[in-house]
Amino acid sequence: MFRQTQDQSLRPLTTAHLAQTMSLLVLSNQELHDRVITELSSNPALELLDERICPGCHKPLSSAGPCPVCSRQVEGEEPIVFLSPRDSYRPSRKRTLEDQPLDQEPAAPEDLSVYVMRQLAADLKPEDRNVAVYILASLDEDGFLTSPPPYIAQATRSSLPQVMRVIDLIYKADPVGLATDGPRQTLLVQLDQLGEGEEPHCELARQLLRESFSELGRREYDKIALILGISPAAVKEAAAFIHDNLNPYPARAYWGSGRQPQPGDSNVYHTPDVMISRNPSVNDGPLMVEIFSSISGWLRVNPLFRQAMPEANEEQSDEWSEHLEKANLFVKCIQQRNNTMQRLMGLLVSQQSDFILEGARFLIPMTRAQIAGEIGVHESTISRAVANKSVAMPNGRIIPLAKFFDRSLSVRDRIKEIVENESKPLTDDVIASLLQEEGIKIARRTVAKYRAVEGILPARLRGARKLSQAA
DNA sequence: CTATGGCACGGATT
DNA sequence: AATCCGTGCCATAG
Repeated sequence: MFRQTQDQSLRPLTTAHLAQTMSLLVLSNQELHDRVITELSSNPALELLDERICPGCHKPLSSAGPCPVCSRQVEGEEPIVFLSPRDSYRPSRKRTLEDQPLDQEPAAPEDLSVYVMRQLAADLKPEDRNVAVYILASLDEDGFLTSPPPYIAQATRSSLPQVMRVIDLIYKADPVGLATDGPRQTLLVQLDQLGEGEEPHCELARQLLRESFSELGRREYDKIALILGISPAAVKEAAAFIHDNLNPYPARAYWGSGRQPQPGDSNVYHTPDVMISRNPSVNDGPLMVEIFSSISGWLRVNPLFRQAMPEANEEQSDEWSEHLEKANLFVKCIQQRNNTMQRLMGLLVSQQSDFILEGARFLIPMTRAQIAGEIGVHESTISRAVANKSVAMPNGRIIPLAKFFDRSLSVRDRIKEIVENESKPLTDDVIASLLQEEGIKIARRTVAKYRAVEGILPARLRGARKLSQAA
Protein backbone atom coordinates (compact mmCIF):
# COMPACT_ATOMS: atom_id res chain seq x y z
CA MET A 1 0.00 0.00 0.00
CA PHE A 2 2.26 2.72 -1.13
CA ARG A 3 1.69 5.31 -3.71
CA GLN A 4 3.53 4.48 -6.82
CA THR A 5 4.70 7.15 -9.13
CA GLN A 6 5.88 4.77 -11.76
CA ASP A 7 6.92 5.44 -15.30
CA GLN A 8 8.99 8.46 -14.40
CA SER A 9 12.09 6.51 -15.19
CA LEU A 10 11.07 6.10 -18.80
CA ARG A 11 11.88 9.71 -19.42
CA PRO A 12 15.28 10.16 -20.99
CA LEU A 13 17.82 11.26 -18.46
CA THR A 14 20.44 13.85 -18.99
CA THR A 15 23.80 13.37 -17.35
CA ALA A 16 23.17 16.35 -15.12
CA HIS A 17 19.93 14.80 -14.07
CA LEU A 18 21.63 11.54 -13.29
CA ALA A 19 24.40 13.19 -11.35
CA GLN A 20 22.05 15.16 -9.19
CA THR A 21 19.70 12.25 -8.61
CA MET A 22 22.67 10.34 -7.30
CA SER A 23 23.73 13.09 -4.98
CA LEU A 24 20.20 13.39 -3.62
CA LEU A 25 19.80 9.68 -3.23
CA VAL A 26 22.54 9.29 -0.63
CA LEU A 27 20.98 11.88 1.60
CA SER A 28 18.83 10.85 4.50
CA ASN A 29 15.45 12.48 4.57
CA GLN A 30 16.60 14.96 7.12
CA GLU A 31 19.53 15.98 4.98
CA LEU A 32 17.25 16.20 2.01
CA HIS A 33 15.03 18.49 3.99
CA ASP A 34 17.90 20.92 4.50
CA ARG A 35 18.79 20.63 0.88
CA VAL A 36 15.26 21.48 -0.20
CA ILE A 37 15.19 24.46 2.11
CA THR A 38 18.38 25.93 0.73
CA GLU A 39 17.25 25.25 -2.80
CA LEU A 40 13.94 26.96 -2.13
CA SER A 41 15.59 30.02 -0.71
CA SER A 42 18.10 30.34 -3.50
CA ASN A 43 15.88 29.60 -6.45
CA PRO A 44 12.84 31.79 -7.08
CA ALA A 45 11.54 29.37 -9.68
CA LEU A 46 10.77 26.80 -7.02
CA GLU A 47 7.79 26.98 -4.79
CA LEU A 48 6.43 24.98 -1.92
CA LEU A 49 2.69 24.69 -1.54
CA ASP A 50 0.91 23.76 1.64
CA GLU A 51 -1.65 21.96 -0.37
CA ARG A 52 -2.20 21.40 -4.00
CA ILE A 53 -5.24 22.83 -5.63
CA CYS A 54 -6.78 21.02 -8.55
CA PRO A 55 -6.74 23.37 -11.50
CA GLY A 56 -10.10 21.98 -12.59
CA CYS A 57 -12.38 22.11 -9.59
CA HIS A 58 -10.18 24.02 -7.13
CA LYS A 59 -10.46 21.39 -4.46
CA PRO A 60 -7.36 20.43 -2.53
CA LEU A 61 -5.61 17.33 -3.79
CA SER A 62 -4.26 14.91 -1.27
CA SER A 63 -2.20 12.61 -3.39
CA ALA A 64 -0.51 12.27 -6.71
CA GLY A 65 -2.40 11.27 -9.82
CA PRO A 66 -5.66 12.50 -11.20
CA CYS A 67 -7.95 14.67 -9.16
CA PRO A 68 -10.36 12.48 -7.19
CA VAL A 69 -13.19 14.94 -7.55
CA CYS A 70 -13.17 15.93 -11.18
CA SER A 71 -10.67 13.26 -12.26
CA ARG A 72 -8.74 15.78 -14.21
CA GLN A 73 -5.18 14.70 -14.82
CA VAL A 74 -2.64 17.07 -13.43
CA GLU A 75 0.20 17.50 -15.79
CA GLY A 76 3.41 15.64 -15.34
CA GLU A 77 6.19 18.04 -14.73
CA GLU A 78 4.39 18.61 -11.48
CA PRO A 79 5.09 18.17 -7.89
CA ILE A 80 6.47 15.52 -5.67
CA VAL A 81 4.58 13.93 -2.92
CA PHE A 82 5.56 15.11 0.47
CA LEU A 83 3.82 13.51 3.37
CA SER A 84 1.49 15.54 5.46
CA PRO A 85 2.46 16.16 9.08
CA ARG A 86 -0.22 13.74 10.13
CA ASP A 87 1.87 10.94 8.70
CA SER A 88 4.94 11.85 10.59
CA TYR A 89 6.47 9.31 12.83
CA ARG A 90 5.30 8.73 16.33
CA PRO A 91 7.16 6.30 18.51
CA SER A 92 5.14 4.06 20.75
CA ARG A 93 5.56 4.70 24.40
CA LYS A 94 6.19 1.08 25.22
CA ARG A 95 9.61 1.08 23.75
CA THR A 96 11.07 2.92 26.70
CA LEU A 97 11.31 -0.20 28.81
CA GLU A 98 12.33 -2.67 26.19
CA ASP A 99 15.85 -3.88 25.92
CA GLN A 100 17.87 -1.51 23.94
CA PRO A 101 19.04 -2.10 20.44
CA LEU A 102 22.79 -2.25 20.33
CA ASP A 103 22.71 -2.17 16.63
CA GLN A 104 21.90 1.42 16.01
CA GLU A 105 24.00 3.33 13.63
CA PRO A 106 24.06 7.06 13.63
CA ALA A 107 21.09 8.25 11.68
CA ALA A 108 19.90 11.65 10.70
CA PRO A 109 20.25 14.20 13.44
CA GLU A 110 17.20 16.35 13.71
CA ASP A 111 16.46 19.49 15.51
CA LEU A 112 14.75 18.46 18.69
CA SER A 113 12.09 21.12 18.65
CA VAL A 114 11.06 20.24 15.11
CA TYR A 115 10.83 16.62 16.04
CA VAL A 116 8.64 17.27 19.05
CA MET A 117 6.55 19.79 17.19
CA ARG A 118 5.69 17.23 14.59
CA GLN A 119 4.40 14.86 17.23
CA LEU A 120 2.36 17.59 18.79
CA ALA A 121 0.81 18.81 15.60
CA ALA A 122 -2.26 16.62 15.81
CA ASP A 123 -3.09 17.22 19.48
CA LEU A 124 -2.37 20.89 19.57
CA LYS A 125 -5.13 23.44 19.48
CA PRO A 126 -4.42 26.18 16.98
CA GLU A 127 -4.22 28.83 19.66
CA ASP A 128 -1.64 26.77 21.57
CA ARG A 129 0.64 26.44 18.63
CA ASN A 130 2.78 29.48 19.15
CA VAL A 131 3.03 28.71 22.84
CA ALA A 132 4.46 25.30 22.02
CA VAL A 133 6.86 26.78 19.54
CA TYR A 134 8.01 29.34 22.06
CA ILE A 135 8.55 26.74 24.77
CA LEU A 136 10.41 24.34 22.53
CA ALA A 137 12.60 27.09 21.17
CA SER A 138 13.57 28.27 24.63
CA LEU A 139 14.59 24.89 26.06
CA ASP A 140 18.21 24.67 27.08
CA GLU A 141 20.49 22.00 25.75
CA ASP A 142 19.44 19.50 28.37
CA GLY A 143 15.80 19.97 27.51
CA PHE A 144 14.82 22.03 30.54
CA LEU A 145 12.75 25.16 30.70
CA THR A 146 14.82 28.28 30.92
CA SER A 147 12.07 30.40 32.36
CA PRO A 148 9.14 29.65 34.68
CA PRO A 149 5.67 29.07 33.18
CA PRO A 150 4.15 32.39 34.32
CA TYR A 151 6.89 34.18 32.45
CA ILE A 152 6.19 32.10 29.36
CA ALA A 153 2.53 32.96 29.60
CA GLN A 154 3.42 36.62 29.65
CA ALA A 155 5.87 36.36 26.80
CA THR A 156 3.42 34.55 24.56
CA ARG A 157 0.44 36.61 25.66
CA SER A 158 -1.43 33.56 26.79
CA SER A 159 -2.89 32.30 30.05
CA LEU A 160 -1.06 30.23 32.60
CA PRO A 161 -3.46 27.27 32.30
CA GLN A 162 -2.88 27.35 28.58
CA VAL A 163 0.87 27.18 29.05
CA MET A 164 0.55 24.35 31.54
CA ARG A 165 -1.64 22.45 29.11
CA VAL A 166 0.98 22.70 26.41
CA ILE A 167 3.78 21.76 28.77
CA ASP A 168 1.83 18.71 29.76
CA LEU A 169 1.58 17.67 26.12
CA ILE A 170 5.29 18.14 25.66
CA TYR A 171 5.94 15.99 28.73
CA LYS A 172 4.26 13.09 27.05
CA ALA A 173 5.90 13.44 23.70
CA ASP A 174 9.07 11.62 22.91
CA PRO A 175 11.58 12.04 24.45
CA VAL A 176 9.50 11.87 27.59
CA GLY A 177 10.15 14.45 30.24
CA LEU A 178 11.09 17.44 28.17
CA ALA A 179 10.30 20.96 29.31
CA THR A 180 10.58 20.34 33.02
CA ASP A 181 12.40 22.59 35.44
CA GLY A 182 15.18 20.12 36.12
CA PRO A 183 16.31 16.50 36.33
CA ARG A 184 14.16 15.71 39.31
CA GLN A 185 10.91 16.63 37.69
CA THR A 186 11.96 14.98 34.46
CA LEU A 187 12.50 11.71 36.26
CA LEU A 188 9.13 11.98 37.94
CA VAL A 189 7.38 12.63 34.66
CA GLN A 190 9.12 9.67 33.07
CA LEU A 191 8.11 7.54 36.00
CA ASP A 192 4.48 8.49 35.44
CA GLN A 193 4.74 7.57 31.80
CA LEU A 194 6.13 4.13 32.51
CA GLY A 195 2.71 2.87 33.41
CA GLU A 196 1.22 2.76 36.84
CA GLY A 197 2.16 0.19 39.36
CA GLU A 198 3.41 -2.42 36.93
CA GLU A 199 6.86 -2.06 38.35
CA PRO A 200 7.21 -2.82 42.03
CA HIS A 201 10.01 -0.27 42.20
CA CYS A 202 7.92 2.58 40.91
CA GLU A 203 6.43 3.67 44.16
CA LEU A 204 9.69 3.66 46.05
CA ALA A 205 11.49 5.34 43.19
CA ARG A 206 8.92 8.09 43.24
CA GLN A 207 9.37 8.55 46.94
CA LEU A 208 13.12 8.72 46.58
CA LEU A 209 12.87 11.39 43.93
CA ARG A 210 10.42 13.44 45.92
CA GLU A 211 11.96 13.27 49.31
CA SER A 212 15.65 12.64 49.02
CA PHE A 213 16.77 13.69 45.60
CA SER A 214 19.98 15.38 46.64
CA GLU A 215 21.06 12.39 48.71
CA LEU A 216 20.28 10.20 45.73
CA GLY A 217 22.58 12.23 43.59
CA ARG A 218 25.37 11.75 46.08
CA ARG A 219 24.62 8.04 46.30
CA GLU A 220 24.14 8.19 50.02
CA TYR A 221 21.92 5.16 50.02
CA ASP A 222 22.47 4.28 53.66
CA LYS A 223 21.50 7.73 54.77
CA ILE A 224 18.33 7.61 52.71
CA ALA A 225 17.48 4.24 54.14
CA LEU A 226 17.88 5.63 57.60
CA ILE A 227 15.70 8.67 56.96
CA LEU A 228 12.91 6.81 55.24
CA GLY A 229 13.17 3.77 57.45
CA ILE A 230 13.68 1.27 54.66
CA SER A 231 16.37 -1.30 54.06
CA PRO A 232 19.46 -0.04 52.24
CA ALA A 233 19.11 -2.90 49.75
CA ALA A 234 15.65 -1.68 48.71
CA VAL A 235 16.98 1.82 48.26
CA LYS A 236 19.80 0.55 46.09
CA GLU A 237 17.39 -1.44 43.99
CA ALA A 238 15.16 1.55 43.44
CA ALA A 239 18.16 3.69 42.60
CA ALA A 240 19.31 1.09 40.11
CA PHE A 241 15.83 1.04 38.62
CA ILE A 242 15.91 4.77 38.15
CA HIS A 243 19.33 4.59 36.66
CA ASP A 244 18.41 1.86 34.22
CA ASN A 245 15.06 3.07 33.03
CA LEU A 246 14.98 6.81 33.29
CA ASN A 247 17.04 9.58 31.87
CA PRO A 248 17.43 12.82 33.78
CA TYR A 249 18.49 14.70 30.67
CA PRO A 250 15.78 14.04 28.12
CA ALA A 251 17.36 16.10 25.38
CA ARG A 252 20.30 13.74 25.41
CA ALA A 253 18.10 10.69 25.19
CA TYR A 254 18.41 7.97 22.65
CA TRP A 255 15.88 6.27 20.59
CA GLY A 256 14.43 3.25 22.27
CA SER A 257 16.40 3.44 25.43
CA GLY A 258 16.27 5.23 28.69
CA ARG A 259 19.96 4.71 29.09
CA GLN A 260 22.20 7.39 30.40
CA PRO A 261 24.46 9.07 27.94
CA GLN A 262 27.88 7.54 27.99
CA PRO A 263 31.15 8.95 26.83
CA GLY A 264 31.85 7.82 23.32
CA ASP A 265 28.22 7.66 22.34
CA SER A 266 27.10 10.35 20.02
CA ASN A 267 24.05 12.22 21.14
CA VAL A 268 21.97 11.76 18.09
CA TYR A 269 18.27 11.52 17.59
CA HIS A 270 17.13 8.77 15.38
CA THR A 271 14.36 9.65 13.09
CA PRO A 272 13.55 6.97 10.58
CA ASP A 273 13.53 7.71 6.90
CA VAL A 274 11.10 4.93 6.26
CA MET A 275 8.53 3.26 8.41
CA ILE A 276 7.18 -0.21 7.85
CA SER A 277 4.00 -0.95 9.71
CA ARG A 278 1.20 -3.40 9.65
CA ASN A 279 -2.31 -2.20 9.17
CA PRO A 280 -3.69 -2.59 12.67
CA SER A 281 -7.29 -2.88 11.56
CA VAL A 282 -6.67 -5.92 9.41
CA ASN A 283 -5.18 -8.93 11.08
CA ASP A 284 -2.28 -10.22 9.07
CA GLY A 285 -2.85 -7.31 6.79
CA PRO A 286 -0.35 -6.15 4.24
CA LEU A 287 2.76 -4.37 5.31
CA MET A 288 2.63 -0.67 4.70
CA VAL A 289 5.58 1.41 3.76
CA GLU A 290 5.78 5.10 4.42
CA ILE A 291 8.68 7.16 3.29
CA PHE A 292 9.10 10.19 5.43
CA SER A 293 10.00 13.65 4.63
CA SER A 294 10.43 16.37 7.14
CA ILE A 295 8.70 18.79 4.83
CA SER A 296 5.05 18.66 4.18
CA GLY A 297 3.57 20.16 1.13
CA TRP A 298 4.17 20.15 -2.56
CA LEU A 299 7.26 21.23 -4.29
CA ARG A 300 7.03 22.36 -7.88
CA VAL A 301 8.24 24.77 -10.43
CA ASN A 302 6.39 27.99 -9.92
CA PRO A 303 4.02 28.30 -12.87
CA LEU A 304 3.93 32.07 -12.51
CA PHE A 305 7.66 32.20 -12.87
CA ARG A 306 7.42 30.12 -15.99
CA GLN A 307 4.76 32.39 -17.44
CA ALA A 308 6.81 35.43 -16.63
CA MET A 309 9.78 34.14 -18.57
CA PRO A 310 9.06 35.84 -21.89
CA GLU A 311 8.79 39.17 -20.11
CA ALA A 312 12.28 39.02 -18.77
CA ASN A 313 14.57 41.67 -20.16
CA GLU A 314 18.01 41.00 -21.59
CA GLU A 315 20.22 40.64 -18.56
CA GLN A 316 17.55 38.86 -16.55
CA SER A 317 16.85 36.35 -19.22
CA ASP A 318 19.92 34.20 -18.76
CA GLU A 319 19.62 34.14 -15.04
CA TRP A 320 15.95 33.33 -15.15
CA SER A 321 16.22 30.49 -17.55
CA GLU A 322 19.00 29.07 -15.48
CA HIS A 323 16.79 29.20 -12.42
CA LEU A 324 13.99 27.59 -14.32
CA GLU A 325 16.18 24.84 -15.59
CA LYS A 326 17.64 24.15 -12.19
CA ALA A 327 14.22 24.10 -10.58
CA ASN A 328 12.95 21.69 -13.15
CA LEU A 329 15.92 19.46 -12.67
CA PHE A 330 15.65 19.58 -8.93
CA VAL A 331 12.02 18.55 -8.90
CA LYS A 332 12.62 15.74 -11.32
CA CYS A 333 15.56 14.50 -9.32
CA ILE A 334 13.56 14.36 -6.15
CA GLN A 335 10.83 12.50 -7.97
CA GLN A 336 13.42 10.10 -9.17
CA ARG A 337 14.76 9.68 -5.69
CA ASN A 338 11.33 8.97 -4.26
CA ASN A 339 10.64 6.55 -7.01
CA THR A 340 13.80 4.61 -6.40
CA MET A 341 13.22 4.51 -2.67
CA GLN A 342 9.69 3.28 -3.16
CA ARG A 343 10.66 0.54 -5.49
CA LEU A 344 13.49 -0.50 -3.26
CA MET A 345 11.32 -0.65 -0.19
CA GLY A 346 8.56 -2.41 -2.07
CA LEU A 347 10.95 -5.14 -3.05
CA LEU A 348 12.39 -5.41 0.43
CA VAL A 349 9.08 -5.81 2.21
CA SER A 350 7.86 -8.41 -0.23
CA GLN A 351 11.03 -10.45 -0.12
CA GLN A 352 11.87 -10.07 3.53
CA SER A 353 8.48 -10.07 5.16
CA ASP A 354 9.55 -12.84 7.52
CA PHE A 355 12.52 -10.84 8.65
CA ILE A 356 10.40 -7.77 9.16
CA LEU A 357 7.73 -9.54 11.14
CA GLU A 358 9.55 -12.38 12.86
CA GLY A 359 13.00 -11.05 13.51
CA ALA A 360 16.64 -11.30 12.58
CA ARG A 361 16.66 -15.07 12.17
CA PHE A 362 14.60 -14.89 9.05
CA LEU A 363 16.65 -12.48 7.08
CA ILE A 364 17.35 -14.04 3.72
CA PRO A 365 20.83 -13.02 2.67
CA MET A 366 20.72 -10.76 -0.33
CA THR A 367 23.10 -8.34 -1.92
CA ARG A 368 22.54 -4.86 -3.22
CA ALA A 369 23.63 -6.06 -6.62
CA GLN A 370 20.75 -8.55 -6.78
CA ILE A 371 18.23 -5.89 -5.94
CA ALA A 372 19.75 -3.58 -8.50
CA GLY A 373 19.26 -6.28 -11.11
CA GLU A 374 15.61 -6.79 -10.18
CA ILE A 375 14.79 -3.11 -10.22
CA GLY A 376 16.89 -2.46 -13.25
CA VAL A 377 19.19 0.23 -11.97
CA HIS A 378 22.91 0.38 -11.43
CA GLU A 379 24.31 -1.24 -8.32
CA SER A 380 25.71 2.02 -7.09
CA THR A 381 22.20 3.44 -7.14
CA ILE A 382 21.07 0.88 -4.63
CA SER A 383 24.18 1.44 -2.58
CA ARG A 384 23.35 5.09 -2.36
CA ALA A 385 19.71 4.45 -1.63
CA VAL A 386 20.63 2.20 1.24
CA ALA A 387 23.28 4.46 2.68
CA ASN A 388 22.47 6.78 5.56
CA LYS A 389 18.90 5.60 5.87
CA SER A 390 17.08 4.13 8.81
CA VAL A 391 13.90 2.13 8.95
CA ALA A 392 11.31 1.89 11.69
CA MET A 393 10.12 -1.69 11.88
CA PRO A 394 6.59 -2.71 12.87
CA ASN A 395 7.82 -3.54 16.37
CA GLY A 396 9.09 -0.02 16.83
CA ARG A 397 12.77 -0.74 16.47
CA ILE A 398 14.72 1.60 14.30
CA ILE A 399 17.46 -0.04 12.34
CA PRO A 400 19.76 1.07 9.57
CA LEU A 401 18.52 0.11 6.15
CA ALA A 402 21.88 -1.53 5.55
CA LYS A 403 20.88 -4.28 7.97
CA PHE A 404 18.74 -5.77 5.26
CA PHE A 405 21.95 -6.62 3.50
CA ASP A 406 23.83 -8.06 6.45
CA ARG A 407 24.71 -11.51 5.26
CA SER A 408 25.55 -12.89 8.66
CA LEU A 409 22.71 -11.44 10.66
CA SER A 410 20.60 -14.56 10.85
CA VAL A 411 23.56 -16.74 11.83
CA ARG A 412 24.62 -14.31 14.51
CA ASP A 413 21.09 -14.33 15.83
CA ARG A 414 21.13 -18.11 15.95
CA ILE A 415 24.42 -18.08 17.84
CA LYS A 416 22.97 -15.66 20.31
CA GLU A 417 20.10 -18.02 20.92
CA ILE A 418 22.35 -21.02 21.33
CA VAL A 419 24.39 -19.24 23.94
CA GLU A 420 21.33 -18.01 25.79
CA ASN A 421 19.94 -21.51 26.05
CA GLU A 422 23.14 -23.34 26.84
CA SER A 423 23.31 -25.16 30.14
CA LYS A 424 27.06 -25.05 30.34
CA PRO A 425 29.30 -22.73 28.33
CA LEU A 426 29.89 -24.05 24.85
CA THR A 427 33.16 -23.42 23.10
CA ASP A 428 33.30 -21.92 19.68
CA ASP A 429 34.20 -25.28 18.23
CA VAL A 430 31.09 -26.91 19.67
CA ILE A 431 28.90 -24.07 18.47
CA ALA A 432 30.40 -24.37 15.02
CA SER A 433 29.56 -28.06 14.83
CA LEU A 434 26.06 -27.43 16.19
CA LEU A 435 25.50 -24.97 13.37
CA GLN A 436 26.95 -27.48 10.96
CA GLU A 437 24.16 -29.87 11.88
CA GLU A 438 21.64 -27.20 11.09
CA GLY A 439 23.15 -26.80 7.68
CA ILE A 440 25.03 -23.64 8.42
CA LYS A 441 28.64 -24.27 7.59
CA ILE A 442 31.02 -21.74 9.01
CA ALA A 443 34.50 -22.03 10.46
CA ARG A 444 35.22 -22.02 14.14
CA ARG A 445 37.12 -18.80 13.70
CA THR A 446 34.05 -17.18 12.28
CA VAL A 447 31.95 -18.17 15.25
CA ALA A 448 34.45 -16.31 17.39
CA LYS A 449 34.14 -13.25 15.21
CA TYR A 450 30.35 -13.27 15.40
CA ARG A 451 30.49 -13.69 19.13
CA ALA A 452 32.64 -10.61 19.33
CA VAL A 453 30.20 -8.65 17.19
CA GLU A 454 27.33 -9.63 19.43
CA GLY A 455 29.29 -8.81 22.53
CA ILE A 456 29.16 -12.38 23.84
CA LEU A 457 31.99 -13.34 26.13
CA PRO A 458 34.14 -16.40 25.43
CA ALA A 459 33.05 -19.69 26.97
CA ARG A 460 35.46 -19.54 29.86
CA LEU A 461 34.28 -16.14 31.03
CA ARG A 462 30.65 -17.02 30.52
CA GLY A 463 31.16 -19.76 33.10
CA ALA A 464 32.41 -17.23 35.60
CA ARG A 465 29.41 -15.02 35.02
CA LYS A 466 26.94 -17.79 35.68
CA LEU A 467 28.64 -18.68 38.92
CA SER A 468 28.48 -15.14 40.19
CA GLN A 469 24.84 -14.90 39.22
CA ALA A 470 24.02 -18.02 41.17
CA ALA A 471 25.81 -16.72 44.24
C1' DC B 1 47.02 -29.11 25.41
C1' DT B 2 42.80 -26.31 24.32
C1' DA B 3 40.26 -22.19 23.44
C1' DT B 4 40.69 -17.67 21.67
C1' DG B 5 42.17 -13.43 19.61
C1' DG B 6 45.40 -11.04 16.13
C1' DC B 7 47.03 -10.66 11.60
C1' DA B 8 46.78 -11.10 7.02
C1' DC B 9 45.23 -13.09 2.62
C1' DG B 10 41.94 -13.79 -1.20
C1' DG B 11 37.58 -13.50 -2.90
C1' DA B 12 33.23 -11.17 -2.96
C1' DT B 13 30.70 -6.83 -2.66
C1' DT B 14 30.01 -2.05 -3.24
C1' DA C 1 39.42 0.88 -6.97
C1' DA C 2 38.22 0.49 -2.29
C1' DT C 3 36.14 -2.01 1.26
C1' DC C 4 34.23 -5.82 3.64
C1' DC C 5 34.11 -10.59 5.06
C1' DG C 6 35.23 -15.40 6.05
C1' DT C 7 39.03 -18.05 6.99
C1' DG C 8 43.59 -20.12 8.02
C1' DC C 9 47.73 -19.83 10.62
C1' DC C 10 50.08 -18.76 14.69
C1' DA C 11 51.02 -16.85 19.24
C1' DT C 12 49.39 -16.73 23.79
C1' DA C 13 46.73 -17.33 28.06
C1' DG C 14 44.73 -20.48 31.04
